[in-house]
Amino acid sequence: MLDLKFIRKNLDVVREALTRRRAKVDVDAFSVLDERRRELITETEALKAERNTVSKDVGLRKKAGEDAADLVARMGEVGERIKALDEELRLVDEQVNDWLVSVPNIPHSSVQDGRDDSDNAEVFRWGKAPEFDFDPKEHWELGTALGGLDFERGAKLAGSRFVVYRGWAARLERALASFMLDVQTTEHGYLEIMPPVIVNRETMTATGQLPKFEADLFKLEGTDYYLIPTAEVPVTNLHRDETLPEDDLPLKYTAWTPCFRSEAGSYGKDTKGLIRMHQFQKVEMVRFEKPENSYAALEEMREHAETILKRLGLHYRVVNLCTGDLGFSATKTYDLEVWLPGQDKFREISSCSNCEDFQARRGGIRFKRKGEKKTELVHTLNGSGLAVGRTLVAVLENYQQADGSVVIPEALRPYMGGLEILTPE
RNA sequence: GGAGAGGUAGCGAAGUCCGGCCGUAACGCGCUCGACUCGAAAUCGAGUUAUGGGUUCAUAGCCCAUACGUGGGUUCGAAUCCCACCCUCUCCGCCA
Repeated sequence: MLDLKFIRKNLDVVREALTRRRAKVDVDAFSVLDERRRELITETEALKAERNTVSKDVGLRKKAGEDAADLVARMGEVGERIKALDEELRLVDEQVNDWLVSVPNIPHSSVQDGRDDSDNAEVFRWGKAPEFDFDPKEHWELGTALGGLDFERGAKLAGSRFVVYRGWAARLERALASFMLDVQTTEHGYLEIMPPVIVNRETMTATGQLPKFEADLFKLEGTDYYLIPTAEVPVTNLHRDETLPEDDLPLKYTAWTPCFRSEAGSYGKDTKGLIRMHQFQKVEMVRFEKPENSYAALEEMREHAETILKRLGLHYRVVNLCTGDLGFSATKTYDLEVWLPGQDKFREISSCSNCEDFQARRGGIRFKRKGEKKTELVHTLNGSGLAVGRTLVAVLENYQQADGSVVIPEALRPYMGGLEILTPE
């Protein structure tokens, strides 16, 4: 959510930002509502001030044994008027709020204009694509042949876009998650969190999933509960409606959770394999930063995500998402795309975003500087470190051998009981 | 799920029966500043909620409004009376 006062004073900036994002929002409608809102506030507050003083007089007169019927009668009318105006204000407030929560964040100046992911800017590449003297297979072939991935039974148990991990695959998934968590907690100073993976409407609203993107979520029927699409949601909400002491910042959290996405509107995309599941696991990083530090923090967090890919020896590239591809809450996002030889392309494996104060404003996440009276909104950031299922995909495809076996990257071996290679029976 | 108790500032807690200078909210703790001290402790003094609107260059000051778990209701006036809901704690039941 953007700041009301900021929008009021910078209508052109907002209009331009929304155009860059290809977002269709009526800025003029806001001006009309905002003006009416302030008129109503001024009017009702004046009446309330009158009522407060006169009501005190009533009390004093009664105490003195005097008659106050005239004042009571007059305030009765004022009360009616206040009631009517309050009701109108409530409606206008609601409209202003509906408008505000549907407006995406303003892109950072370093984000380039563009329509969709084809306009994203490649920042750099790391490593080299492995070379094969045979035709590299896609991960579902490898994983199924090695007996680790069972898509048929996943479909039987739940439906399409669900999978069953068996044996080495289950262990490899767990190994990857442990490895990622260990790196982020012991080397990069993140505090590990295990949050609820079911949250309420308020929580989903603060991080920006609701009200606009309800269709992307799984909701538990007959309740106010939603399954989280990412740990960003519960972890960012950890400090909702809190004012943090300056010394607590920055706060750095990491969480390994299942994530649930309905994938509405992605029919026909990535129907095979692990790339696009209704349920998958992710290790997420979330940071609460002072405004002046948030962009440096974004670079640092991106590097923390990259560390995992480097240690696994996976070729990847970093892209700076263009305005049209940016998420709703983000001002700037780096995607890490890992090389998949089986698919012969780069695929997203991490997304690191700065949301500045957009989520903090929705969620009331503040901090107070030492010696200052006023509170300020923190900046929130989140990044995958990494998507675990997709990392397993990358390991399979990049470390495959001609005979269908897969070498376990060095960094994972301690987590796999020393296992060095996965071989077909 | 059943019974009971409770939700007031950063924390603890008074006020609720009997509505009215009790919300810049008693009292205690913590925190900040100052005094005392070589320094510290102790002691003494002062300060210490947030949001919205107006004014303003100002997110400085000042004025006003709102908020006593949340949402309604009664009333000239609600922390206080009435209704619904949420959460926490204790006991019981169930349970990994």
